[in-house]
Amino acid sequence: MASTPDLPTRLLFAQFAVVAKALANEHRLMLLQLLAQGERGVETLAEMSGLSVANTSQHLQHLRRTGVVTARRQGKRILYRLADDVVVTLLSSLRQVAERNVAEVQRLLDGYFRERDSLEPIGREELLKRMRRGMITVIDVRPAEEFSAGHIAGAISIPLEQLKRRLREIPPRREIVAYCRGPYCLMAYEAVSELRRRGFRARRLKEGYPEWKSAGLPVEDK
Amino acid sequence: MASTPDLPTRLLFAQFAVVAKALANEHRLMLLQLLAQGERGVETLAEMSGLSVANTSQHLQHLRRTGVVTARRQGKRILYRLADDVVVTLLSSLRQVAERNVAEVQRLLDGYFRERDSLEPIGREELLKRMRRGMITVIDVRPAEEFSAGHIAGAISIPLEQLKRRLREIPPRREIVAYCRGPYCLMAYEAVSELRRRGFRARRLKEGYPEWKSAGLPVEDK
DNA sequence: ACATGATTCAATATATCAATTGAATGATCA
DNA sequence: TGATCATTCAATTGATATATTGAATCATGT
Repeated sequence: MASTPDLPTRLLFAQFAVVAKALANEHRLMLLQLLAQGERGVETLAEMSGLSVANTSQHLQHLRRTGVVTARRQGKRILYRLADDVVVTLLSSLRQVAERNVAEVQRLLDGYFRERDSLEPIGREELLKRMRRGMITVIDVRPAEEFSAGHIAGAISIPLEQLKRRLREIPPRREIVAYCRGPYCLMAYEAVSELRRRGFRARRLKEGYPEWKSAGLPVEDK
Repeated sequence: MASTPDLPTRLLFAQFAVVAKALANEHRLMLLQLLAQGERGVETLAEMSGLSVANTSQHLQHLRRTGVVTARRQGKRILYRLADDVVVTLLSSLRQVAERNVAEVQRLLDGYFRERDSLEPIGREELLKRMRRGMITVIDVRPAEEFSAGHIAGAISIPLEQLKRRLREIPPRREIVAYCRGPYCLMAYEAVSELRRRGFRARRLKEGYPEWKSAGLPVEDK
């Protein structure tokens, strides 16, 4: 009885599908997560993602054509970035749906993550409140160049791979919060686990830098 | 220099991609938008979307396998629904990205929508405030069965196709707000345009019923 | 102007996805 | 129990997406 949808509605859905298709690939999602940290060149992204340069370039162009990322030229390299903060929201709700609904992800989370972090992670608002009271040491465990591209205001940079030899820089009695790229980035888990082994009181920030920035909370960037 | 991502991270992205792929199809997006109205059977969805029953069934199963929708049996039919309210958020941010970034969508919006509605649409909060003061008549212009599956609390049902012959039911001096399925559903545009031609003071609700419900605002449903 | 280095393009082979058809389930009602 | 109806399955065909390779651009610095 109901009629088939009219033309403009169909065109509109076709356009939404174009954007969804841009996200519908493991490697592009990974590139987007990397871009959520800040602007990056093609070769850097290729290295970080483990893809060939040509392949990375093609994925990035796909993302650009669909308006998910933008690019600008700087000297002889082309820097890509997310087109819009809404993209962070989009990725985040994608994650939530996967997390809440997909049995396979549940299994992965249970097996790989939960056992590493029995303590509850701390939320954004809670962390902000405690930082304002000076009660907490916040550690950014991402690689140094990601830190310098932008980080939570007041955080100190201790990349994961330097953590063991820089433990003495960390005040011993204060509570520590570690964060990295996002809720499924493993670096903060590793850091918390290591710090606890050494007797520190460490927790993980539930979200990562992209979510923090996207929520409008205080950052320091270039 | 940076290493290629470790295995669990890759598996996780692969799982996110599975969810994204479920959305990466024009017809599945349309089915999801229809399901955002409420539970529906396969045949109904096939009719509303203009797809064959078998094709609709396969798309729905795809969506179910990926955890985006769930199904339950009722008598001899199977009713599908969105698995989770987060799915509404996901669809909504997908829309926002498309709207803000894709040139083609801009063109469509400009050509088809803008000219139909020069007055600003009214937002959710604003509408709620005015409804509480009794200042406004809210009309649901979706088909009657969508209205009865769930609607904004206090709205009256006048399906678009009955609007012309039911004008006398509408209080003449009060401001009218019409809504339908969402920001890109055309029915509310048509209704507003028709009402204005007849001398009513009519505006469009910026969002549709799914967004209203998802925001936790008052509804009446079965 | 030319060599360099970063990025993109073009062409190919492989893999995955979508719509259609007709047959097979599985719950209901007579 | 058997007929009926809604839904799903299986197999096919045509279309689309992906990774790889090697060549082509295009701004820069000499």
